[in-house]
Amino acid sequence: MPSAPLVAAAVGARVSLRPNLSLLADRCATPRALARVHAAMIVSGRLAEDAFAASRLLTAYAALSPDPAAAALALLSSLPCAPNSFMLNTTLRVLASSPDPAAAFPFFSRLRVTGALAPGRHTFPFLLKAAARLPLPLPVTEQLHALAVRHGIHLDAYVANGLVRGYSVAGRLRAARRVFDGVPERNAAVYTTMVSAYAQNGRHEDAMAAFDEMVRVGFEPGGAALASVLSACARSASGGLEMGRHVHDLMVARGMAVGTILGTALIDMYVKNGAIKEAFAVLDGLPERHVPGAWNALISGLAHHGHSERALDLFRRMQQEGVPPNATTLVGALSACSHPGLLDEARRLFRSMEKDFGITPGIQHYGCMVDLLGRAGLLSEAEDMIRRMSCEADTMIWGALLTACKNHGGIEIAERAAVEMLKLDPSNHGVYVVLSNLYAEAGRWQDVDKLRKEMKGARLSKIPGASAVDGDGSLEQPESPPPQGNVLV
DNA sequence: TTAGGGTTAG
Repeated sequence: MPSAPLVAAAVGARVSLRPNLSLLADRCATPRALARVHAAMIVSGRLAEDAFAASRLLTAYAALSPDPAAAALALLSSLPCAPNSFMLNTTLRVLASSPDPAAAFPFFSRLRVTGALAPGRHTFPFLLKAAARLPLPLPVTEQLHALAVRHGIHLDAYVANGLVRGYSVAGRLRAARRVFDGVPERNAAVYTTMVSAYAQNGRHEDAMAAFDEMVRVGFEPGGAALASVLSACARSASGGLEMGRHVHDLMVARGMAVGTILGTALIDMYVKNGAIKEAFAVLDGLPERHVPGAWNALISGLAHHGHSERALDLFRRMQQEGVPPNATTLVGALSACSHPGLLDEARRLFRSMEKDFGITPGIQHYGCMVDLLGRAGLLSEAEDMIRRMSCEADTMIWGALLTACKNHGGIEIAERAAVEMLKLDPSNHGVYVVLSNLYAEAGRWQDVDKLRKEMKGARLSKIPGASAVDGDGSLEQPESPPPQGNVLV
């Protein structure tokens, strides 16, 4: 907010500033410059009489402030007149993309109750964006869907786009698809969201088909659609390389700049499909080679394919070229060691992480080490490593140790790993199976029997074999998340 | 004259 001296300074500039204030607000590069324009708007009376100028000010404040949500709300409450729907919707947008998207809902409820805002087709996209960013997106998305139907705007392409996104992040692909199919006039946004909704839910062939349709009906795919479809091509069981090449050709034909994100997506697509030469060619052709992203995709992809030496060579080349490795690079390099069991090389890398690269090991780095130690039969060392980790252990890492115990017959360590796994996931009956087999192999039949009784006590032996796969092969969550109450009043 | 989409490596 403008200070008294700024207001005083603005009074002097009153006449000359008046015509261009809203344009000036757009061009301000610093909050201080903006506060000066704001002050001028106050003294000229422009803020009170011109909703357009006030709106530009709000957008400019949100863009410049380190806390856009607070800035937008502060400006709203300081206004001399009632804010218009543009400003309120803009504030909703700011809240929806803030670190606390849930704040959009009490704000919206207040506006509805007081009648300050009639929700329209610019309101729902922001509310749905906030809903999609909640830990449990489904209940609010459903409530907003119902509300949009009541307002008769659920078929608007941007509203539908928000619904598709909300259902997709909630894992409700069929609902997302139904909304998408019902949109009479689709736009590039809703196509893009559909492509990424597939890609992100493991429906790679569907993502490729949606992309194909998007291009066929004449929409220009942007970076997000391209990155999503390339990700699908990288993971698809069949036809991924062909489609990926086609996408790459399309990018070249349209003269699109291949930056880090698309370059990384292309490399990932090629290397995951075994087209290693082409993956290297993309990396070598990238203009921005000093960022680790694209290197990481290639290193990890090579490691994934069992080309450990090439992955480690590339890791060394990266350092020679002065590209700083990050945490992901080290996951790739360590997993390259993992496949052929290069324990010494991995130990050296692990030690150098903090010392040479300033990277604190995370769960995935520890995971690689535990895997390597476990496969070498160094079970105690693996257990020590898990217990001394700076980060929280998960069931994956204890599971790696348990598997190693299974292969090397370490019953006592297996028992401790099982206890830790069951603490984290009491319903994991695979733990009992592994432990039971270990006891049986050692001829400890009393322990096998005891374990069986424990399983019965925990009702683990009679878990029904429910399937989460629908008739059409789509994966859906079998149950709704717990009710969360109506956040829309 | 002001607003709406989406993304890569592990």
